[in-house]
Amino acid sequence: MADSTLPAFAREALTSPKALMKGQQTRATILEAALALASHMGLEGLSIGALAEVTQMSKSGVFAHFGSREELQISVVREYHAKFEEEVFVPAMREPRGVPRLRALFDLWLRRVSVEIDSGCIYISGAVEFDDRPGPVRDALVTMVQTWQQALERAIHIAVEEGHLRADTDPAQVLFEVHGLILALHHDARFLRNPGAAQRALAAFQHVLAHYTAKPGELPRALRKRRPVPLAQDHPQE
Amino acid sequence: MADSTLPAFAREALTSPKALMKGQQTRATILEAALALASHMGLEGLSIGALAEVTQMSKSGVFAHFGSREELQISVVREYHAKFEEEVFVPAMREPRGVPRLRALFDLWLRRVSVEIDSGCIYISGAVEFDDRPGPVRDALVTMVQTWQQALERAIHIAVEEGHLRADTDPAQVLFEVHGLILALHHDARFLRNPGAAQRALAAFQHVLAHYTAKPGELPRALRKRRPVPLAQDHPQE
DNA sequence: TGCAAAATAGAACGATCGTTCGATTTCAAC
DNA sequence: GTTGAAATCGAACGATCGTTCTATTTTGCA
Repeated sequence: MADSTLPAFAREALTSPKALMKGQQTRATILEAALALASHMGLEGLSIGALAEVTQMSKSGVFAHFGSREELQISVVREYHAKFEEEVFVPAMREPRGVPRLRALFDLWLRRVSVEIDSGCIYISGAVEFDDRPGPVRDALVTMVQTWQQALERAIHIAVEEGHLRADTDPAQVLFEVHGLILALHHDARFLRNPGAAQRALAAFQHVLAHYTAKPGELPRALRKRRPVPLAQDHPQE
Repeated sequence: MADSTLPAFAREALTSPKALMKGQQTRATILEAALALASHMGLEGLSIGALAEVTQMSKSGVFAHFGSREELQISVVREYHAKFEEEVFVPAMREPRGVPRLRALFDLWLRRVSVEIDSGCIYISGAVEFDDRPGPVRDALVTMVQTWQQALERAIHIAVEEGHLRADTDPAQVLFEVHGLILALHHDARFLRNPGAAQRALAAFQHVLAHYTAKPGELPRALRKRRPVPLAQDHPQE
């Protein structure tokens, strides 16, 4: 009752007596379309008019679900984050601690950034779009990227604890180098349309692991356990 | 005389009897402002109205110098390319062939991307903005990025020829890895405002060089010759 | 100094943007 | 089926965008 002054978009998670089924459903539809659109045009290129066209709704109909364009952008970021977590983080956490899990994280991440067709990485495009643009969208973006990076850094730290990587390894430094590989992959695959980018990223990942591996001369078991990753000759675009 | 049908912007380089001094001068002023503006807002955020405000001119006055927004964007890309070549490529080419030159290229590149205040890298932001947007702006961007990457790859190839890097080194692979470091630097410094990014990039560059160095056990002379690079504790933004 | 050309200004255009508001349709519970 | 709320529409708003057109000013050379 006290919530009746709130706009619809703010009540989504509440257990209101009257179920908000239809609204939630179309909201999800819109969000899905928005995610696809933002992946192509960027978060700044996301327009309510185009979104209305795609979803066959009126502009005001779309608008009502979010209350503002900014809130729509934030919702898209959150939606991307949820999908990313579900498709990259969760499956990788089922792998054994240490380098195997780290490799799984990288493989799934790589796949998400380069191989999947529709969805360019909103973390990457958003970082460039909002590096000079303060506001709640940027804040949301930073928070989610940091969350993901912290998860990765934790996985690297575990790999050190497990003895898979040298004891003096700085997880943040490894994170930096591995992140760079994903960024280079995104750049070469999506922008330059270079078909060999994914293989280069995988090879480079091997090099990074090798550099931080305990005995430089011989490869420890963790590094040999190369799961067969059927990365069909990558077709970066289209 | 046959050129009199061309708009002003197309005649710039011609040796017309009447000198176009004033026009060229203001055009340069506009371009400078456009470069600064595009560095902050991106090439897509570049608006003629804002440009007119900054340069204290009328919109149509600004417009007349380029004929279209697209042509303005391309001019900005070209201008950035010229500045980049002048500030990164040319000085580095004065260094001795091989790893010293390669290191100079990386150092200057790093400085341009992270330390300099106003100017975010248009190559990087443009790559993200135009990876899904065909057209002449994207074409110009791709051409210039490829030109720069080819120059870098050539420098790497020379380092192999000089025996500074292992004979079986794939220059394109090294390029990929080094490029990733710059992208990670740009991301961490500009977006995450992480103050340690430049040092991480430098350390990672060392790791890449070490990986491709002839004798893994001992460092060859080329790697020890570390020029004093006074990279004042980096302040990524502002 | 005068003259033609170049450079710039000013106003207006159609389009698109995010947003607001009131009317209307659709829905879910009684 | 009725009813009240939720969902959606349609039209309009002010703002900004790139662009066009016509004056007006400024410039460079005779």
